[in-house]
Amino acid sequence: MTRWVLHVDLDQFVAAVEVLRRPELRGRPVVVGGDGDPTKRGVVSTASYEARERGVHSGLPLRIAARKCPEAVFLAVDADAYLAASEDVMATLRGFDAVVEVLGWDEAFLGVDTDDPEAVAREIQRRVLAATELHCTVGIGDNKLRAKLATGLGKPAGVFRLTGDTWFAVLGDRPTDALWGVGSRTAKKLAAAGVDTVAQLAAADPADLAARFGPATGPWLVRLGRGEDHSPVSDSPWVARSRSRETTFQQDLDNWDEVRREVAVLARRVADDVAGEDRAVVRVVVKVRFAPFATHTHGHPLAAPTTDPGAIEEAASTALDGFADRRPVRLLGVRAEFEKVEP
DNA sequence: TCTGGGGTCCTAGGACCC
DNA sequence: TCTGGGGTCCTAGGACCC
Repeated sequence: MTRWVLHVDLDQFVAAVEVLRRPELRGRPVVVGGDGDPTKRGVVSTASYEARERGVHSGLPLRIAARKCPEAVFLAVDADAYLAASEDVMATLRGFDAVVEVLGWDEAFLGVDTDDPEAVAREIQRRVLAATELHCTVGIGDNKLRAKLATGLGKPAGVFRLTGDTWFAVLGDRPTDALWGVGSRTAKKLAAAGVDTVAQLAAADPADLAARFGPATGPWLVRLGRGEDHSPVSDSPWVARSRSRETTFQQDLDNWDEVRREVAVLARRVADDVAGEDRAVVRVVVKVRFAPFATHTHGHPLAAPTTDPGAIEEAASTALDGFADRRPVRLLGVRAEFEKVEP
């Protein structure tokens, strides 16, 4: 038997959950994002395939989505509903003889010992569909990176296998941002260094990229280009490093007294979130996004680790004092960082 | 035409210490 | 006029992901 990694990814998960409880939406372009009002500030969380055909995709501002696809049905994000559906999916996956690592609402890695990973993949699709009426794609790989990328090649509702033997044939000529971990910024910087494709990245000199991207990131990028990944599939419970709350205001705040009040509101929400944890907060960070989208942060350490709401609010207020600028504000955020736990 | 919310990890620079 | 070499910790910013 061979150890395989299977990456399970639900197809258009959020939109699919909405269609399940409103069957009349099936076949129509559905866009989920913000509070469902496309005239407000917000972006698309998920678009159904019908909406994607009209150029609507995750991250697109809602106002632009409405212009591209005025006939779409716009729905508010209902996190509780997606979490409930997600838990049904993950419970189904845990019914397999596998190590299950949950990645988010709609994704998981399974470490499976089998000689027929395609058969396991199809059985996963069958059981998830039977339990939740949701379709998923399964990527099969000899590590997590390859399994994850295989999923994108199997969409929708398919099964795709990607291993070291097929890596370059399948991905070698693709642009570097096809890789999991390379975004537009890094792709552009790589292009400036003469690296445009996955195959070129694989052949790049790790020391050269270390000089350009840093001592850890440079060599990691080369490994990424080769499809190398030794990280284990792990089912150990998630330990959060921080908890945060942030708000984008419909109208920019230009009164600093109001800014200070809103930071206090966010700090109390974070304190509420943290109250249930058995770990103390050591630092509070305030984020300010000014009107032309320039984002800055300032932090303040707590005198002693605590979950006391008063101390968290006071630290947030002190952190806010680090901002000298009084330009109009479009977003405020407060983040609480936990003390580190030794592994 | 603007660009959410909740996270993680890495980097560079300065402070500080021996 | 010249002013070491590490190491560690802290901070703000950048990039990425779902």
